[in-house]
Amino acid sequence: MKGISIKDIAKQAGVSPTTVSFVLNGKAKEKRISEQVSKRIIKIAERLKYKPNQLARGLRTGKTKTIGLIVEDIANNFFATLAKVVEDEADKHHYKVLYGSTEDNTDKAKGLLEVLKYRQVDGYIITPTKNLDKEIELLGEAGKPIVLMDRYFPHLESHYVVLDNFKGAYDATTHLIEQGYKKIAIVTIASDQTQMKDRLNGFTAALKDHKIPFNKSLVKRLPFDLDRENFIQEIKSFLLSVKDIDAVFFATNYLGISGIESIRALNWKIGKEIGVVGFDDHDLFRLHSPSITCVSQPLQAIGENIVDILMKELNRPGTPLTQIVLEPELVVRDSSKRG
Amino acid sequence: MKGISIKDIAKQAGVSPTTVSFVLNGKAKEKRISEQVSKRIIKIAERLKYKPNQLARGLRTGKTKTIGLIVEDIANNFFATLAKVVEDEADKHHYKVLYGSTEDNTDKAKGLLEVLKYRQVDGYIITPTKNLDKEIELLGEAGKPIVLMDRYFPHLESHYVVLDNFKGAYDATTHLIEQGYKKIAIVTIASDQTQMKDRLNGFTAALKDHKIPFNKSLVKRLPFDLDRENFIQEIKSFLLSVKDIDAVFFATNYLGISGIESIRALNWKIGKEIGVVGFDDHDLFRLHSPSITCVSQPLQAIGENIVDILMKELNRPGTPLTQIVLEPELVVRDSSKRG
DNA sequence: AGAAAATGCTACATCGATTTAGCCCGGCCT
DNA sequence: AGGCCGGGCTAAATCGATGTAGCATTTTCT
Repeated sequence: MKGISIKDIAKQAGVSPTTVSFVLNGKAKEKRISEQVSKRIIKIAERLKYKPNQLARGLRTGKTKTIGLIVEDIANNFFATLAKVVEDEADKHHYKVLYGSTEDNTDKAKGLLEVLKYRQVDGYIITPTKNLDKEIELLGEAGKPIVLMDRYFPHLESHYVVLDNFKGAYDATTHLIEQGYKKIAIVTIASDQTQMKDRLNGFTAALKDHKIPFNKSLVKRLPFDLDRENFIQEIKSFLLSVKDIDAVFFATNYLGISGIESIRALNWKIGKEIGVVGFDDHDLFRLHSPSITCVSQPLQAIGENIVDILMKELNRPGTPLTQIVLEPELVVRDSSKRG
Repeated sequence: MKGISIKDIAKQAGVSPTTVSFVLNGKAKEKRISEQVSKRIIKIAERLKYKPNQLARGLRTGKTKTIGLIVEDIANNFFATLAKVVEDEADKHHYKVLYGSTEDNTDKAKGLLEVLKYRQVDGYIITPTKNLDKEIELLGEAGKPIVLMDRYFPHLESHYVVLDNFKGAYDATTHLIEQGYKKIAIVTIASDQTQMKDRLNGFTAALKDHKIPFNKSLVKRLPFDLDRENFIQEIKSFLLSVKDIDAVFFATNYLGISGIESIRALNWKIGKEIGVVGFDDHDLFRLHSPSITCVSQPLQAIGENIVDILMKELNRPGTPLTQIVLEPELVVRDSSKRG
């Protein structure tokens, strides 16, 4: 029932707990413990399969070897896949991950931060919600390593790893234009956060650069917290409301999925009658008929960079600000081909 | 930087830490602390936004209010969605979740159990791998609450929440038979674990009950750890190897996805030329053309039951064995219609 | 030889919360 | 007056690991 403690080893080895601690923490040399005693202790520790109690250690050292991962929704393919990469990378450094989903709700996010804080996680990976900047700043000032992901606060000096969302949207839109689509709409989430703003800006910039007239009836901004039925309903009526629409860019993966359902409900031919580009790759996009063109994020690289930065910061706090913007890849498929 | 401790409150209130602890743990009455002092302490605690240090508390009480969630692969839609339900349900009881993916690898699973153990999680939700029974039994004997999910060990007395996999496969197969398919194959994972055995048994039982000849060339068992390319390759050659095959049942969601890709690579018409049923619902199955019939698991109910059992066990250990087998739902779509 | 330095190890305080055992004071009883 | 009781609170031990300060003992140096 009870685990093996450092005392048990000390007793068996006939030395003090201090000595055991020194040896097991590799400070034998430094603390001038004899080879003999060292070896004896190590042998006993192995025999008893000693594992330090992380709570006790954490209490004493203030390090829990745990990182907090705050995502928008762990059930979303994008975040789940990232969570896997984070888990794997963190594991390499012997860190475990406590996760939580915000549902893009600031209060939930604040609650998560609070819980993670009094659970003494060593570092944070945060997909911030609106208005979370104050809390994050405070946390940073308290000396906690933090890496933001997916989005960031422009006015806040913090590490982050994000996609070049502007480029993603710009490339997607340009691609649609080059494929001959004339009246291109965007369906996005009503949010002032960077990732959404950049995607919208990329979209409008592409139109502008190609001298395509723009007006705001081409933009549909939906609240995050609709359920699928409502997304579909809203998207359907939006698509119907734009005269001569012939292409649409969905700015998130779940919008893309609902978007496809909507278009199919309208019985429009994807590709021919309406070009479609989604965001984030997904099995569905790859295997849909027609397959769906999308802006794909380099998930593995994102996760690796995040953990890498966090580990650097954990090991020597105060490393220079690292703000990584990764390149999206436009995966061209059939949904953006007229032919 | 440092948090507020019980001592800070004690100092401000002019009482001992003991008193503060009693009050904040609701033992004021029991420990005969006066109303006056109680109120003062509570007020100060609120003002200082006191949050108990979970490490210290955990060290003393042995309770960390953390549960370990071991899944096969957190990036897999099924497990990710379940992780979300578990997160939400656990949160209601003020528990946090540490997760880990086994990749269906026993050594990884053992490693996870070990890590979670010396991190002193209070309870475990485990998707076991092969040969993990010994470890689980030991853990159980050590008095740790455990709920198995998705699969279990028949010879091991443990709580579990699983699907009626036999029925799922039986219904799926029967459905294919009733739709007029004659030569039905199954693609499954080479595994002796209950969930896979039951699915295979359900499949063969359905054939038998409907007097459909069976031989083992209809069964393809693939190793879990192939990558997608290899799954597709293997499935393609299997499908080609079965003479007159006209339907196939894929026993897991990822097999279904790879299966669809395989069939499309062969250019067979799903539904008409080859009936298809998958396991676990997925956006892809819903929106594929043709849409894919599948055996759907009640994810919300599974997650709720798991956490419910775990909480009961945490609150009063030794509750009677709870073994829940939930009903699957056959979601009939176009991939199993000849017409 | 005697002092200084090096060697090898340990006592004890500490992290923050919990919990057991029990102190002190006032009132009541006989 | 002495004993008992109960109300109101606290000292101190505890959980397990860490790390500082320091105690013996031996070796080295002059």
